[in-house]
Amino acid sequence: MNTQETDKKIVVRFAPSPTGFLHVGSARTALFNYLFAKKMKGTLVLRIEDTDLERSEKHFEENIIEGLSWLGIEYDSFFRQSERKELYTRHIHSLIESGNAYISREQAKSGDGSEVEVVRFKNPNKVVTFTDAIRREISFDTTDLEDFVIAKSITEPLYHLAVVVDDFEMGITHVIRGEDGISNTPRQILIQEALGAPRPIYAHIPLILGPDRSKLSKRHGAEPITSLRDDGFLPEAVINHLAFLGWNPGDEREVMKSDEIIEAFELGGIQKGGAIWNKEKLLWYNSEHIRLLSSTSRYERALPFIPSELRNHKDYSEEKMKKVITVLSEREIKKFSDIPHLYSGKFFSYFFEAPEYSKKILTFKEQNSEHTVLHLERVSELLESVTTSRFNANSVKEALWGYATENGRGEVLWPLRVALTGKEKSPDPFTVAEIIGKQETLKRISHAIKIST
RNA sequence: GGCCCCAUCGUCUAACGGUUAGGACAACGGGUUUUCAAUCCGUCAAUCGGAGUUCGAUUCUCCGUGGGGUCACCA
Repeated sequence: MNTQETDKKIVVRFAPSPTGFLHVGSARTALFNYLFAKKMKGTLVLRIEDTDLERSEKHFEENIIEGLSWLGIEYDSFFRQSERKELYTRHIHSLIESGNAYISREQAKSGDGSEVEVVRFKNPNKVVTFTDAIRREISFDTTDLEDFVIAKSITEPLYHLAVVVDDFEMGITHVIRGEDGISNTPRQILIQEALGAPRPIYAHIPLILGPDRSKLSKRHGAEPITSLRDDGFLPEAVINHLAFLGWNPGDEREVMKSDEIIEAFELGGIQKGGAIWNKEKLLWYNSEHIRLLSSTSRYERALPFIPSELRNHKDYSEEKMKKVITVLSEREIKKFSDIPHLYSGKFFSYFFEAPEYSKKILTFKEQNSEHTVLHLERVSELLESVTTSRFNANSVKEALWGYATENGRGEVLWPLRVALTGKEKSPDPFTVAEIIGKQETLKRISHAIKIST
């Protein structure tokens, strides 16, 4: 941007109405405000727009706050419009006094034939032109807006009035909101001018669309952001994906952490067209971010998803589970909710208890069972020589590699792997051996020998 | 329908007048591997259409077309 703006303190706001959950669309609006505030070292205001008490619900407000907190979107101040009624009333009065608004007695819209007094804005009927930071100049002829209603009564402000008053009072410098706010802008500018309020810089970000390019539905993406949390997604992955829906750092980076995104963020870099919500790519971001974690924090983050049945298993330990999660996250896990599913499907139960399998799958390809027994016996001997204290994947591999190479890796390693896991598809036997330990490894091998002879 | 916004592979996007139109996700194929996964390599795949401006348009202008938003005493 330019130098004029850099010495002015940036103030932005995220202003949801508590009439719905925080979903991916509103979360992204919040995110862009947050990124911009952080980047510019400004402040972010959270403003709950609950002037319509009928439609506002407390649990939606709670969900919004909860969602933001989970995502790590911190704000510097918090307001509720329902608690600022007197302020709006004061401005409604002054607009009436200045001749910019008037009380109008008319038929109630409810259609019950009753009469009400609403406050209408005296429309100057002119062309309003404003510059959008993401688009170019946008102009509207406000004549077709007529004298729109700004308050249901002197004490009951409506959206446009409340927004303009608050943006003014809070010193909002940039209004970053969804594209659906574009057509609201001329009305708000008209009110601003009547109030003598400065005009903020507008940035209307494109909407997130459903798979058919229509508005987001409950079916696709409109579910609360907290359900992504409950589904085992990492907030940093959600942030990464949301930011990249309509924005990119201008280089080849794709997987980025919050602070890197902030560092690279620019309003002007935001795309103009709407983007389709793509959970497939979120899954990819998520698995990438899981891999970025240390084994300890990966375990800590996964903890809520580990079934209590597993946690109470006699062979469960934190140390062991850390390794299991690391192995799984390098393989089939894309989100933590996969863990309970894989567990109940017995995909990795062999880490905790001896597997059951038919002796048929123990032999490699066309080999006969005598060879299998021979190899398992030799493998067992070789493993005996590895001390318990250094019984890890590397030394196990070292101990067996020469023998396996001489006698055919498949012929030696396949039966070992099946003896340990009972599965035709699994991680390599060295890793499994380390996780279950020397004693259990030898026990499983001798069991395999027993059922093969 | 009026007004407004938008338009590059299926999807997210890069290229701010000159590139064999690049990358990522997905899909597919191959290498590696005891299996599966991972990983590596590769393949498929796009500038909505038509006029202009220009030596030269993805890029600038106009007109179509398509999609979206908005038209409340909701926000």
